[in-house]
Amino acid sequence: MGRTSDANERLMQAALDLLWAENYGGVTVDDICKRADVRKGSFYYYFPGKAELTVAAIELSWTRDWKPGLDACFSPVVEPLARLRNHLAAVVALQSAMAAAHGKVLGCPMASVGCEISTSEAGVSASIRGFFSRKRRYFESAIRDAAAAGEIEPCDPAQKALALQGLIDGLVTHARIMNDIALLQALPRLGLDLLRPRAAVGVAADI
Amino acid sequence: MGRTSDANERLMQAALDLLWAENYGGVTVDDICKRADVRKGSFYYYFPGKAELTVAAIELSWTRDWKPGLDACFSPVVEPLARLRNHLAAVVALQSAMAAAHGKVLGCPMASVGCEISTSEAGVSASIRGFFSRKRRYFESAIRDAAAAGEIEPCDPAQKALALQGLIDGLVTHARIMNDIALLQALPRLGLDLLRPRAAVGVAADI
DNA sequence: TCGCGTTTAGACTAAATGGTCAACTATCTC
DNA sequence: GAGATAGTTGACCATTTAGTCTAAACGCGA
Repeated sequence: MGRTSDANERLMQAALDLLWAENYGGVTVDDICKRADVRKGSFYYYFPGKAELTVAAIELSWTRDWKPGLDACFSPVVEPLARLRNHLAAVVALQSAMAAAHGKVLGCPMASVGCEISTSEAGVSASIRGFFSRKRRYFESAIRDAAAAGEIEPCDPAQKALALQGLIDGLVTHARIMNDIALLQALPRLGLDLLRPRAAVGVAADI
Repeated sequence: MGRTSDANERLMQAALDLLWAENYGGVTVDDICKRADVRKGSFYYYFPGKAELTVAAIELSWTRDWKPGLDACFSPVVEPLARLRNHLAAVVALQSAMAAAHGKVLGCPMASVGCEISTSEAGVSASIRGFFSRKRRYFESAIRDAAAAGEIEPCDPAQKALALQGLIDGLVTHARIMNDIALLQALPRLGLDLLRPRAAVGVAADI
């Protein structure tokens, strides 16, 4: 039944790449087409418009890029605080690598784009909201486990997860704004510190 | 000599208003002109372009809106931790008021716009970087004073100020992304908690 | 190898947008 | 009141952009 193509995937990947480096409004359909080496007719064959492509690209990024890594990092096999420590280290490592590759700090495209279009593009916004809700569950679960194991002081896991997510995305966003990767240097310590680990379990050893 | 006008101020205010509610890329010169009730010719009489207007508007906002409030809030007359507590409360109050007025959480335009254009508009970016650098000094100073007064545990004030700014802007940005003002409810407590206040000085009383 | 559904090419349109310009107007100073 | 000066206007141009459409090309299954 007819010919096959991966043009739609190339388009999604191109959109993701450009959204990392630029911003939603600044990326045009032509830009995406050019990067994906796809002509405009094909673009509109696959997607009704930029917003729908973006939603599809976000979902792809979640299932292909984010979820597997998070599942591995937050495996219940790992000690609760170590899960968070590993994740924080991974965030810093990824940002450092992207900064090295692009010559500037890129931050998190979900946060950047989400912040940019939250008051306009409803569809994209909903998709990004889903992304953050899902991601926060990993934090919440690990924090609950850590509290149960006595690794941190008792707390409201949902609130702590929110605070941790705010701290992480906040610092990452600031690093992008200030274009200074050094701002992330202290992220692992600050993140764990926020959880008030007991004794010398987590933090002191890092210094 | 010649006629007088406040069109340039109207333009700056219009830009600020629109940047709160929308985003940099989504606001056109025509939008700004329409809101300011100024014709395009006048726009280009005062400013070379949108970027320069934005820089001017940011500086205006700093000196007119932000600095006086911060100076008052962070007056050395006030106890160190109380300065921060008051500021956190003010942030939540402002966001709540704006959300009530606009029907959606708007977040911080400096953070939103800064994040959006950090990789493209160099001039605007530099202005926003200056904004955040100046604002962070208030935090740093208050934290240093708090540590000296024994109100919080000893720490590196610069690092703590960075973490606090990340937490605040991170949560505010998340509230915008999720369009949920309730996310800010816990901000004052989380912010103070981050500073590890001694005894029941600051936090416990708030619960 | 042939037919048919799938995919692609790229020219085209309409609208939006940034930016220019010369003529015009108001107001201040003398 | 007469310039001179500061500010305003709206038409106009060039470019970019989203989106459409038709004909052609491709490649899978039979």
